[in-house]
Amino acid sequence: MGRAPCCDKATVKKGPWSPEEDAMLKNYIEEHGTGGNWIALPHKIGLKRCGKSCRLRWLNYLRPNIKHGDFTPEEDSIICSLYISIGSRWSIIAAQLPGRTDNDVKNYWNTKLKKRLLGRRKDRETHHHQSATAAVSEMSTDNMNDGERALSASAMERIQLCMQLQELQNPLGAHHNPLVWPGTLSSNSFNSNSSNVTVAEQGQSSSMNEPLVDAQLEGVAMDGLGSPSSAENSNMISMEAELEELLYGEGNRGKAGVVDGGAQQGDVDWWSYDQGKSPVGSWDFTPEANAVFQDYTSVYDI
DNA sequence: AAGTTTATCAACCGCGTAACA
DNA sequence: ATGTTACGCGGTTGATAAACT
Repeated sequence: MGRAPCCDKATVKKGPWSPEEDAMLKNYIEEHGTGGNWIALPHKIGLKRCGKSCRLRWLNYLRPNIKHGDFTPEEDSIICSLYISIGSRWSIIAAQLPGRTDNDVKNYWNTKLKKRLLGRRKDRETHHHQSATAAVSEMSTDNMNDGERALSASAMERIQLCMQLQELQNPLGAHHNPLVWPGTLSSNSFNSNSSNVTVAEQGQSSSMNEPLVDAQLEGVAMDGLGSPSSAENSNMISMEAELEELLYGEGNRGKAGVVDGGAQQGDVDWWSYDQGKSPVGSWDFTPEANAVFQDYTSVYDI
């Protein structure tokens, strides 16, 4: 027994929207609003569409101030840092990018950003730290039961990206040190506070960043484990540069740095500490992060 | 020029959950 | 407290375009 369908599949039209349908939906919503009931909406308008389809079309395409294509380097950076920090919470990530939809961000990550990051990682891998990654891939297939194999791709990607960044930070040490999951060591070199993103406070937010979203981000903010040392802060700056390099390649450092108004990327501070509040220097140990960490420890038997 | 592969993105599907009766 | 309904989300699919052979 599956769940009851939300609409009558036989009478509902599927596939691409025609300009006429777009116009009908747009005009109606602009005039009357959604009425708080997407299921009833298509009937009111006379559209042979599922309510969910109408909602999606409105949110992803017809809604005012939607931006399509051409993600900026700043947006790339925000997506990467948030993805590494909170995973595939696309709606939360998109909320930090005015005019972007979760679908857009998700597609962009899956088709471009992920490849750019992981692709460059491949290029840069050298045998002196291949053992670590080889161990990961070996463990990820051979000694896993189905449940373990089901370790989310998201978690795996985050692990890979963490490793990549750690290796960049400390290419020689990576081989000798056990894989350092953020938060497992107090003197962790990867003390990203990226989930404590303060984009909204940095003037990059918009009306899209409703309190709910801020609250959600608050929810994934880490508990503080003390102030970062100046060395840690310089690590943050270095990390920021490394990610930039991953995204844009060597020789293109700083491409992401200039934002509107001439501010520098550092001002956005997306990798860094929230300077307006008491700084914290830990990885996010939220339930989500803990879940990923537990996946990680169960698979890799730390 | 034709066929094949790869990349992109809009749209769909189903699940979890909040809201409500 | 329980059941039902609708919403919102993330994963996936499918159509189309672009690139390649």
